[in-house]
Amino acid sequence: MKSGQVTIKDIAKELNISCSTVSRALKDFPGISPTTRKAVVALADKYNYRPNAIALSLRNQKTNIIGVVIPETVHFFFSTVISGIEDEAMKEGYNVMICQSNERYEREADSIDALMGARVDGLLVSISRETSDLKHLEKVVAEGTPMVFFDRLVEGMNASSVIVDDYQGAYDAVEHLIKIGCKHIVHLAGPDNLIICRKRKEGYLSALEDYEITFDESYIVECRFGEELEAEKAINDLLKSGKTIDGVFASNDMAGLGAISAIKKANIKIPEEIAVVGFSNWQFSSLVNPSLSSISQPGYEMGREAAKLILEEINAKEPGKRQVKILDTELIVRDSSNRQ
Amino acid sequence: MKSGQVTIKDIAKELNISCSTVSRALKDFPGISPTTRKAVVALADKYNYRPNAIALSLRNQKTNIIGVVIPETVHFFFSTVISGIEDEAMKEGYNVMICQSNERYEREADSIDALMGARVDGLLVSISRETSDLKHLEKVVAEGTPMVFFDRLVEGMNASSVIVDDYQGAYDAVEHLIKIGCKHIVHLAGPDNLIICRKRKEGYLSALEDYEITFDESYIVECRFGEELEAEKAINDLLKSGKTIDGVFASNDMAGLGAISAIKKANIKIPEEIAVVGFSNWQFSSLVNPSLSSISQPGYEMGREAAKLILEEINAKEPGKRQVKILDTELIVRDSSNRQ
DNA sequence: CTGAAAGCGCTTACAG
DNA sequence: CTGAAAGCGCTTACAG
Repeated sequence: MKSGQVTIKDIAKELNISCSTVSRALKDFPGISPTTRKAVVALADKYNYRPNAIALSLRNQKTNIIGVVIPETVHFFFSTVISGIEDEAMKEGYNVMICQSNERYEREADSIDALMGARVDGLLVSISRETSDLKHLEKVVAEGTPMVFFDRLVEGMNASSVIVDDYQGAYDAVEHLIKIGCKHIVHLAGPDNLIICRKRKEGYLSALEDYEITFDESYIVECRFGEELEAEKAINDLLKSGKTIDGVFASNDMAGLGAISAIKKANIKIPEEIAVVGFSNWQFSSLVNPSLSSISQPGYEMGREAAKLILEEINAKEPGKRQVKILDTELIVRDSSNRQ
Repeated sequence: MKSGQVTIKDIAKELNISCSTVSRALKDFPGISPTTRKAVVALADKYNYRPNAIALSLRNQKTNIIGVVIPETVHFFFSTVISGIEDEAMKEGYNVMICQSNERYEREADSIDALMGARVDGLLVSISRETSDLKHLEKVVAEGTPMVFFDRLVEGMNASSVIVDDYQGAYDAVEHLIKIGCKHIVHLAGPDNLIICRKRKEGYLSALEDYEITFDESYIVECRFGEELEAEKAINDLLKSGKTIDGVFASNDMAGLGAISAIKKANIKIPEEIAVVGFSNWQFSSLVNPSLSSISQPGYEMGREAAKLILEEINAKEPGKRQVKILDTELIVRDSSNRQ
């Protein structure tokens, strides 16, 4: 016997009454004699009775579980999102089942299958950097399970999402660089299949255009997310190529750190000669040397909002319309771009 | 209809056969006619049939879910542990349900209740810094649900655990400080109800004793985990008190950073005048200024080992004996204690 | 006020 | 080779 937990049947047997009565006594159902109720409650307490959530799920066709598919739990940003999701879910009586895709398409698809098999009431998804085929997600929608994207959404899918204003954040970052005098700004871009990265690139381009800075194709270099060594190499190569660089806008903080590292090794001064701004305001960007300017993203809030949206959809009688919740970013200027 | 997912019944109806037959066809049960099997499999594919894990759980009295209770998901160390748990669990066909206690006793107890109600097959627990009453954990053991502690274990409980050698790690850190010339070493300790903190303190005391350094009670200051401001204040107060300090051993990296901050603000040189060593080797301790020496803890490995242990217990026919798996730490010397 | 029955989705021992 | 029945733990419409 794996589970020593007591059931309604056990209580009924010991009290010589029916399961129906026990069930009703336990939930303050109207017509139950006080004597019976008391006896049942006392025994339930004594044996530490807990309703079997599995049985309830099967009967109610509702698991009270939210499934989460996330690229990696170890990224600071994502861990804050998880924290927000968990807090909100627990508050509303839901449990959270988490699968990390480790940035692999196949594992993402497997995770979604596992979560669907577990009959989660809703799915919160942030796609992997590899994901471009959307079949696995379309199946979810087709089968009628509510799904909400956060941060890394996909386009053309009938689902709500919570994102930050990546375009505006990137624009703010580049405008800031321009205003402190940068004219040759490199953009360390992320993978093009992620919308957040395309938006950030657009923000970069718009800012250049608005300030009439000529655009040089070779100033955009794509690096994978979370691979600061790629960023370091990219900047290193550009520096060696003899190109003039006086600013770097990295589409994530890790890439920004890679850039800083390359620039320091080349004995170039930050921010005097090259200024650097990252994206995401990683927890300790303020502690590195030089501290990294960044576009701050509200991860915890994103998690809570995503959870709220999915709970709304789960509890809606009829499929409401899709919402896109856009959270504001904030430019945090630190030493890496502080020239005054 | 919340879940549009197809059931065995649906397939049976469409094919005009019984549920039993569909069930058997789906799992390559011996005596099933190839024709039937093919028809069933084809339809299952077409409708994207997934076994209902809830129904299976109820029938098998086994959910294939591992419950995890963790102080906070946003700590780098814990997020690596989660990653390890998740990877190992997924590999073995298990899902992971995570609850964070946010370092609160009550929320920890609620989480365990929720997980027990969900009938998880086993529980992986790292207690909150507030936890000293163990009733909620004893219930788990009494009810026969396997439980394994990781990192923050409790004593006197019939459960396996995975920890690092906190005593030895602390000893190594302090010995290192002594060997580079420190004679007045402050210990920023953690809460005493956490065994890891008591062990670290013991390691500190043993090293002092072995090297015949006189011990001064006021050099041990307790700070809560994750509260670097407390650590900063503690060091600040000590410096102001006029006490001689030439070394700091912090029982976690955040406290170490707080110490660095206080020392820098007092214009005292690190590591020349005061050397600092932390504990846990936080992801980017190498990037702060000065980079922080630390005792490295293998979080990902801890997660995998904990998951392996719990799976072992879940699959054991009879209750095996309790194991304690101790992982090695490693001293990483960086600028904050590099006096060469 | 209480109980027997049916059903959520699945599996499997028992018949045929 | 296939089906009817029972059961996992719970709830609730239906009787009494």
